[in-house]
Amino acid sequence: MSRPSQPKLTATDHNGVSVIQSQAHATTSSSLPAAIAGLQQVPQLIPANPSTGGGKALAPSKMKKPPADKDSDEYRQRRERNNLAVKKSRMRSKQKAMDTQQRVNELKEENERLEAKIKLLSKELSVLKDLFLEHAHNLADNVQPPAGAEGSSPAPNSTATNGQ
Amino acid sequence: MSRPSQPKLTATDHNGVSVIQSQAHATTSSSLPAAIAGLQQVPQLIPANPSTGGGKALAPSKMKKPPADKDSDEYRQRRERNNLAVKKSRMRSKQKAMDTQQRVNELKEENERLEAKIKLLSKELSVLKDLFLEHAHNLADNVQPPAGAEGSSPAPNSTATNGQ
DNA sequence: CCTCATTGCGCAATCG
DNA sequence: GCGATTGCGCAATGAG
Repeated sequence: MSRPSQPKLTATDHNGVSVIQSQAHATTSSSLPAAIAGLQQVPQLIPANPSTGGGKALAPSKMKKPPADKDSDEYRQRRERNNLAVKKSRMRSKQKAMDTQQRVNELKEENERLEAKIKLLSKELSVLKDLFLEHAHNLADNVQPPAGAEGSSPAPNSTATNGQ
Repeated sequence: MSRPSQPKLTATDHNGVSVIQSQAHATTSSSLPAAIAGLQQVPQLIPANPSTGGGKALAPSKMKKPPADKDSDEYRQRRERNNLAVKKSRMRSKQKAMDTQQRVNELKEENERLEAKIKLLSKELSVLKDLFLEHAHNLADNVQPPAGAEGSSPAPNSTATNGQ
């Protein structure tokens, strides 16, 4: 008995009176064992009565539910409460959906921010590396610089220095 | 003028009453043997249809709709079609919600990835900068070193840092 | 005017 | 037993 939720027999019994429409469409599949014979639903047939008359022995309380009298005051009260709960639940659900959507937007923004930062850092890194290389070359070229040159003309060698 | 719908009433609004209609469509069974009483009491109030204000003129089509006979075959057909559409719409809605949720997860992952990368790059940068500083200090200290060594500043530093 | 899509709502069955 | 969820159908409304 896992969870056979919603018995696919559309006994739509909403609104005021009961609407019994046996409709279980499914677009392209609807094979139900037509062995349902004594399918009774609305007709209230409360088997013996437990405590109200004198009998005794409370059965395992496994009996069919009385078709909830729609006139009952109890019923209306329960219905109203449920309607309220449903409303609340749906409101929450929608709110959650919106929040999630907003979260997506926020994350997307953050994402862009991060990517920009990465780009910046990468560029900085690249520049520093180039500087490094350049310097190394200078050292190599001027291992023995001819004394008498403060200008120390830099090596005209500085092409292609970008890598990523 | 956004969405003036629903009459806003805590009572059973539409569908004041419903009739038992054993729609022997073509699906399940449930041949209600129940003695279907003539529970038919649909408030039929078809206004004359004098709308335009005068006494004649063509129909500005502003009159109340006939309470859609639930018995009508046309009606049932329309209802079924709508039910199908509703189902479809809701399915899509749910799917969309799930997709959005997943998008959030993906974005979160991506963000983590990006942040990690930023961390790495920052570290690399920091190392390089330190190297530079160190070198600068060496230079400063040996502004005038007794020329006689080409390795003025060894700095065998080899903090390998590679970027993926 | 019609068809399909959306949306708010109530009902009932379950779940926790 | 009770509120929260969920699937479903209905009707009003929106959009094409």
